[in-house]
Amino acid sequence: MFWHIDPANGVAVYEQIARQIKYAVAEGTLLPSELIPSVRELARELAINPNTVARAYGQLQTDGVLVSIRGMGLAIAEQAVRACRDARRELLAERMRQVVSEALRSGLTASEIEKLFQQQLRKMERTTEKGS
Amino acid sequence: MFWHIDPANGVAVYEQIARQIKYAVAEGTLLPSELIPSVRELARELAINPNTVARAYGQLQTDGVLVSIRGMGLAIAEQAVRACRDARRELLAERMRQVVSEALRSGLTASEIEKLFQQQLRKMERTTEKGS
Amino acid sequence: MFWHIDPANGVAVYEQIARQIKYAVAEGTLLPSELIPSVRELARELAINPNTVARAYGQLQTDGVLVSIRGMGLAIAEQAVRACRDARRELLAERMRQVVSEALRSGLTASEIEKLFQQQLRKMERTTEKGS
Amino acid sequence: MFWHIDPANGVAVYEQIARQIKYAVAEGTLLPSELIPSVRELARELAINPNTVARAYGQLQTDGVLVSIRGMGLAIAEQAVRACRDARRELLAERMRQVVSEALRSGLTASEIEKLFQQQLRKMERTTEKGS
DNA sequence: GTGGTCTAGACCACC
DNA sequence: GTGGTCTAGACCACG
Repeated sequence: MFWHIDPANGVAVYEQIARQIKYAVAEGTLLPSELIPSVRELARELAINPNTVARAYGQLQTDGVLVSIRGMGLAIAEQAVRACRDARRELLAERMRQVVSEALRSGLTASEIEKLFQQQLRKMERTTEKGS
Repeated sequence: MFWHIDPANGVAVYEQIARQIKYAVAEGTLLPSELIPSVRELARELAINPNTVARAYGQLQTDGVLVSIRGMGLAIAEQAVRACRDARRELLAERMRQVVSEALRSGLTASEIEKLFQQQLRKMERTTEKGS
Repeated sequence: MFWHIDPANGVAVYEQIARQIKYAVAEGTLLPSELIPSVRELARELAINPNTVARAYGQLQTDGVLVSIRGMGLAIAEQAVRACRDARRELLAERMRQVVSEALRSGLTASEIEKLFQQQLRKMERTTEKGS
Repeated sequence: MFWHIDPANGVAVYEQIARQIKYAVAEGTLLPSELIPSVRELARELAINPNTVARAYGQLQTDGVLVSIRGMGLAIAEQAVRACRDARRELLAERMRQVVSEALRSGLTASEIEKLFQQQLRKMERTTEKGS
């Protein structure tokens, strides 16, 4: 596992874990019926409390992404890929709509908004290229 | 005042107040040197705790949007329009960067992101045209 | 609040709390937009850990039964009644189907199952009459 | 052996094994003094841990369903049929009481509960007729 | 070894 | 005062 957690990110740690697993499932990095790292193992690796990992895993179970196999661990659910892919796209669209809504309410025109967005996109592209 | 506060919105109430005042200044709905409602008056009108209004006004003072006029109350600062316009733009840019960051981390390409954003922009444009 | 929690019940304490609140909403004992007891208050009253109450409340939030109002507490969601009523009925039906399935697989006939169920129903009716 | 084990079922694997053997005895599929598969054999066949099978067999011995025959293995006890039939009935009755208890606590009347149960019974009857 | 639950106590932002 | 999050450590059933 190669994940990066930022505890001072604003987003809750357990939420960061859950999101990254969902993304990994959507991308195919994690495959259905595959066992994920145990609560204790991932907690050790990320140097955080096992309870926090357990909370992330718990949320993923209620979301239907993980299934518990008694005494064995947690595995990616069979129907998780579809759900994660749809959820990812819908989640992003929703957040974009929020931003657009706020921009429109603040008096910007559509073309101004689009231009501003493209600027940020170019900027982020460059930084992540360097970063990775 | 014709604002709408949603206490179950996730965004802090005092933050909602501050933003709406900033937007109003940026748009010209509120003009420089104009007096805004007193803490007690606005609190009564919005049916919220006066502390919360005071906190919003306090933040706006440190942001240079409001100035205190002794014995009169709080007024829009002279240089507030410029500041609000810039702040608005920077705030939106920041939120766009967050969305872009999340989209990139989830494995979408820049062109996919741009396309998705434009879809949402078109959608919002239509709904607000109808709405207004 | 007049609830009864049995820590040695097999069912998790947080689950017992969540269920009882759902039932109370379904019955109309708790009404929409009404504030429920705070985490700390209910924990004190039931003599359990606040975290356990918080967990129950958290689950109810993801189920859409409760909404958080910042700094004020948690309130029954507007659309909770409908959801709880449907959920209650569906949950019971599901558990009945499980029992019926097990009974059929074990070789009993439909009429034997029905007779057995009615016996238990009569028995429980009497004990709860005494109990209450 | 033609059993089906679901490790992600909620019910413990050893419990699933024990129940299925009890049902088989109650139905007459397994006859008294008949030898059952060895721990290792059944574990291999079901692709599960031998410890789990051993645990199921151990429980069945304390329940008096199985008896150990030195050098031969485990066999169905002579008096097992009677016991299994009673146990099956009592187990079902217990689960029915749980469902009834929950239904009563949720505010339904006895006649509503009975009606709901009969609906589910009819439904399950039809599906199992088709299924088998 | 695995996850699931509970307790205890801490810090934070918000009202 | 409120909920939300995190840490630390315990016990349980299960494989």
